[in-house]
Amino acid sequence: MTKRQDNALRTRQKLVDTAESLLKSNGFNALCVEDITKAAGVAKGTFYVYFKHKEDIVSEICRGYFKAIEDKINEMKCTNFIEKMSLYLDNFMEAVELYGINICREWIRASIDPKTAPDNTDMSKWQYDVNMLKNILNKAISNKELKKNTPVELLTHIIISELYGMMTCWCMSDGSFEPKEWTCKFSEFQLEKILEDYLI
Amino acid sequence: MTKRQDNALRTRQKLVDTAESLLKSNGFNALCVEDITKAAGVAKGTFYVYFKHKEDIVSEICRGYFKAIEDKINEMKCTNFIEKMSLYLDNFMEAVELYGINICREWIRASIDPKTAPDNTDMSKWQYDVNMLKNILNKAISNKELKKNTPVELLTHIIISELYGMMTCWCMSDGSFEPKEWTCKFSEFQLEKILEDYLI
Amino acid sequence: MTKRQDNALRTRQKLVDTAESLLKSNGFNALCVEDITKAAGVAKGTFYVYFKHKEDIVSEICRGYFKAIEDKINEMKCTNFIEKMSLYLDNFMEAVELYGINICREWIRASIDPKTAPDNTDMSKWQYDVNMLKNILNKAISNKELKKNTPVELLTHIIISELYGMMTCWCMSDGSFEPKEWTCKFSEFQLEKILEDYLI
Amino acid sequence: MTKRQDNALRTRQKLVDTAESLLKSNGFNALCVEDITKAAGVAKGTFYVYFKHKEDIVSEICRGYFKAIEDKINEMKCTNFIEKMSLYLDNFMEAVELYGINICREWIRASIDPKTAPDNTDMSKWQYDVNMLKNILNKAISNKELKKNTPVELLTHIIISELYGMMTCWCMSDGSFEPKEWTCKFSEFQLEKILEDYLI
DNA sequence: GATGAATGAGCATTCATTCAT
DNA sequence: AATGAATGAATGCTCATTCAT
Repeated sequence: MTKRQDNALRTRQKLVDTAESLLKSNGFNALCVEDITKAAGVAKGTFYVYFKHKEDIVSEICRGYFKAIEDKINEMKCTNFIEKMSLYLDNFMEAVELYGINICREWIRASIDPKTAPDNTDMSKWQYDVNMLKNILNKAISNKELKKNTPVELLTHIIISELYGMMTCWCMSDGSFEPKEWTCKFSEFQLEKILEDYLI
Repeated sequence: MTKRQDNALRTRQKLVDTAESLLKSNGFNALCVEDITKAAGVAKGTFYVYFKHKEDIVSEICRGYFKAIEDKINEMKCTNFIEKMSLYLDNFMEAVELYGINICREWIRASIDPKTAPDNTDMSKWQYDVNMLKNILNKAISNKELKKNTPVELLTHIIISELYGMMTCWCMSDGSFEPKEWTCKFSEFQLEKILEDYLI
Repeated sequence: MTKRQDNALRTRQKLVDTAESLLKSNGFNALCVEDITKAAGVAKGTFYVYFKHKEDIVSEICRGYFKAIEDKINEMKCTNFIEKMSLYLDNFMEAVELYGINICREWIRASIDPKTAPDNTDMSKWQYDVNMLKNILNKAISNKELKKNTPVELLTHIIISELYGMMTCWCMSDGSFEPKEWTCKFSEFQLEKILEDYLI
Repeated sequence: MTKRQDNALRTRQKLVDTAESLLKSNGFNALCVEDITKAAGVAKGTFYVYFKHKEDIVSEICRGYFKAIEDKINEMKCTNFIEKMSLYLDNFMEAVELYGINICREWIRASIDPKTAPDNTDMSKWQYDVNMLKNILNKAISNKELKKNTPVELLTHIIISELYGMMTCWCMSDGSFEPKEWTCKFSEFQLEKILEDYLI
């Protein structure tokens, strides 16, 4: 990597970090290109050297957010299937809370906005999570942890909806609803019941 | 009621209906006062005779949306508690689907937007739903349908999150996710398991 | 006067009083027909029964303001010419201060606005004051209080400008400049010097 | 200065000049951003590149107006104190007349408007003029041109009020009142009388 | 790669005034 | 005389995006 490329990369990262910081502190209503570049100490035009649209940097930030969740989950080491699922849920929500309510709000807002959707050439986060969970369940079937007749689709949708619902409730509740706390309790008290018929 | 008052009421309703229709078809990104009044066949200023802010008409539309859900639920006649809860969930989501994905999106967007929240002097929809479900559960305890040690808070949050999660997933999935269908399946296959320990 | 006419007159006066009160307390930037009628407890349309334009009620209020000044001045009983002029100035400014800075501002604003000027079919307040002072000086010449060669025009303009200047300075100074105090001092220390050459 | 900066400066100046020209010809009631930019041949948004608020360009124009007056006064070369004061007044009013009645009106309007006042973080024009005149008088005392017991405050307020009063009368008189002419006459016939007791 | 001047579509809101009842 | 629903012109300001340098 040349020094020039290196500098460019650093400028780009500075923009992402600055935008993320602004998003965390001020929320999505107050995010504008001018503020990002000013705070990053570069010119307005520089933003468009790295991002075609303003939404792109938001996507990137949210991708970091997904990534953090994924990393958390990939770190998991466990044997028991229930324990694994439980860790999945808890870690997922821990990562969500870590990023803060403003980024979670922005993520939901962008995800439900039909205008921004077409830009996401990648699979949507929702689709991605659905697939990931399906894989986990299917693998568990292969591993003889779950019965063959396990309703994978149904369980996937129920669990993903529970997770996304916790996030939505958090964002709507002005922060008073504790998503991590309730997700943990869900894992602890309900997950086994939901899965018990299908466990081997 | 005089004829004038009657006319005024009709003008107002025309605005609400027009706005709702525009919201249903075009989504919230394309909703502007100009379009509403033009489509309603009145002058722009007339809008502000009836609504102080643009958001106010959206609130009103969403209130209609809540109301439709509530009405559905109040219509319910049933004996068995599981059946009652099941109907609650199914009716809730049926009403949601009836209104369409765009209004659901607008409702979520407005609900998670911290800027619009302060205007809602009334309890938030989320809080309202939480309370309603708590009451249903508490009444069931009084009626000896549920045990005294039923974890009301936990069950409330799990069920409400599941509902809100279904809506969020719908809005994110570009319509491919069928909220009613999955809610019904949740009622059918999982609700009993979640509640079984507490049923008398 | 019939009871109906009497009621009408009272409604009209209520509007004037309310508008004056709003003008005094909030200043001219915040004066709108809606507020006036609401505060007066009548319908918006009622305003236009009595006033063709919004400016008309302002004119009426300012006329009251002039009237108060004029009344003050007409009350004056004195012998000596210097004393008379002195009282004229002091009473003028006392009446101005009594009405408050907001009405003084509105009066200046309306008087210098070329848009509102054409409506004043009557002579302008400025012209009126100039004429009144000219009359006082001319009468003093007739009464042998002032010499025949007194430069009436010049003295009139200097004195009126001093008065109007005091008002303008008051309105510009955010209230810190005391117009009555300085007018009194002007009367006391300078008026005699200005007139001394022409006194008999 | 690079060519780009130079161009920018020229664009900015074009806006100021255009706005001033519109103000001079049409008066302040007809000044809107749209007209300014259209007449200047730039886009509406360009206005906001250089001025945060519409009032800002008006302030700038008025500042030019002050500056012209100040420059005039600073040019003065004279020996005698009376002559100096006389020149001050005459030059002041000459500069005022040069700018035209519409700008004088706008300046008074903006100066008495309590809404625009807070934005002026600088001292107000009135305060500035008061201080300038006080300095002139105090210097004259130091220079033994005026007696030590000269009532500086009083003389300052009387003279400034006379000047501002002349302007106000001009703006009210629909142009028939000649401020320069009367100011000259005031200088010629009255200034000496007002000051005579304090001259050395 | 970086700049920052220029763009211009987009939009909510205000409010004096009218007029049918 | 009184009402109040309806009007619609008027306007400041935002901000993502472009492009010549």
